[in-house]
Amino acid sequence: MSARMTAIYYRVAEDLKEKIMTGKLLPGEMAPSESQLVEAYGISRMTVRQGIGLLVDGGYLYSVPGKGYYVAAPNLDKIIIDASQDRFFGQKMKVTLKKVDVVTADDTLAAKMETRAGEIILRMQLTLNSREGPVALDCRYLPYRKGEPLLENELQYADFPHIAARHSKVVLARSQFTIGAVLLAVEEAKALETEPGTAALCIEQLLFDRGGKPLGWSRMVCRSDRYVMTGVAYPYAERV
Amino acid sequence: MSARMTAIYYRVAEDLKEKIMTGKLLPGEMAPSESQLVEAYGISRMTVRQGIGLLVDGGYLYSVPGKGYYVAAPNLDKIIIDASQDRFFGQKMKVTLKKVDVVTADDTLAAKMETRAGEIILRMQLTLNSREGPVALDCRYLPYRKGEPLLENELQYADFPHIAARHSKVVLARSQFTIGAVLLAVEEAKALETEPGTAALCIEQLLFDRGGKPLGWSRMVCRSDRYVMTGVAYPYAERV
DNA sequence: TAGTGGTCTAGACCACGGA
DNA sequence: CCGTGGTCTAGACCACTAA
Repeated sequence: MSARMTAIYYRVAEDLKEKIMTGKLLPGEMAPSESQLVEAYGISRMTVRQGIGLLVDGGYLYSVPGKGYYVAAPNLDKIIIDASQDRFFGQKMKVTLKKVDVVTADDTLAAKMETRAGEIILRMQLTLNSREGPVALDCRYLPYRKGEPLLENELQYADFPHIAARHSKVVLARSQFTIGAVLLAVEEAKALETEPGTAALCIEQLLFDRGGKPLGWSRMVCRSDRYVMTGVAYPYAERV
Repeated sequence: MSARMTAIYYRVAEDLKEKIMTGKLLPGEMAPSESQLVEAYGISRMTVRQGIGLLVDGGYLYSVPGKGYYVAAPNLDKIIIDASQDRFFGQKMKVTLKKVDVVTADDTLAAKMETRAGEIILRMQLTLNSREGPVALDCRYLPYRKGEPLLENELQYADFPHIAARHSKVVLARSQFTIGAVLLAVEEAKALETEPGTAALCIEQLLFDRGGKPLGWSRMVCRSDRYVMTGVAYPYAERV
């Protein structure tokens, strides 16, 4: 956070973190109390608290009012996948807009968008390419709004959440992903220059506004020989 | 974080968050300065800073020293997948330990574990079942340590990171996931009670210690008709 | 009762940015 | 120059926990 790492509170946090990371303080054990640290460093309590706050936020410590601070057990339960559009889940990819049209929603599409079957939906079809060739087909759906032409430029270069947010003139609140495996259909395989029946990743993304209403849906199929998703899990939020 | 939501700093944060969420403060705009909030609420600067700190940590605001606080643009780039073992990526699953044995590492396994081919590796094979039947096969590998019998009880109920950490007597630092799509092999399909050539999710997990050394590797194949991974992306870390 | 963390105050000095 | 946020102080009162 701070550019200068020379702050005293920062030093307090580093020292405590070091004790935790080297096993001098084990999960479940009590960390030094605030007053002990005030004493040890010869600084004021608020400064000590600022340092401890970094470790609490980072998941290293948790506090029990009336008792003290305890060392938290590391946990690797949350996988984080970097889905920045320009890097396409960690890899550089060239995005090409193939087609924009409108379709009438069938039952499944209507269910996803929480609208009625027969509703008019805007559809965008994109291809993602790496140097080796086509990697994925992405099909994105937005509610159709007449009199609001979308700029193809934007469609091609902005990521889906941004397009959907601008299209609906709202702020996005949440995005939900579903990741599965499918066999490529004939047309999909053709577009991806491979054989039908090849295994592919299928990544669906549903966008919601603050009211929990769906703003857009996308379905992407990826040649699994050219692309795998990667994610990491860290026990701590690195802040110190 | 705090049990009582009646703290003044908490109120400051809530009020600012409300302004951001309702569009009264737009991304890129400058938030009220600390001194303005001191004035407006009639409280001291440190209390104001505590409130603002919640929003900064939550990703609502960022500070530019010498200038002020700005409203951050919401970003949905980080997908979070809850991989708690007992819920198996969000779904309840019965885990059965099928076999524990030792194998000699072939080239690919040796590469994953960063050891030499021919090295002895401990292998655990598990099956995951839902009410509908078998869902996934999980094969886990740990470096073999003689004289350290693993308790089958633990193997069955503890999650892989915990087993690996205890086995190697270290603290885990990181876990890396690779998610792809594969076609089920004959034996896999048989164990999963389906046909060879069915599409399946393949989730690999590599565990590292603090020195970046691999501590364990697992490969799981999941019937995609019975299981899909789900993840969410939130623009903000909810703290207020 | 003594110790803990949670909240809050009213100051202070600093580095940085912009007019 | 003044306003901004970043750091730090030396107190205070509170609710809670444990002995």
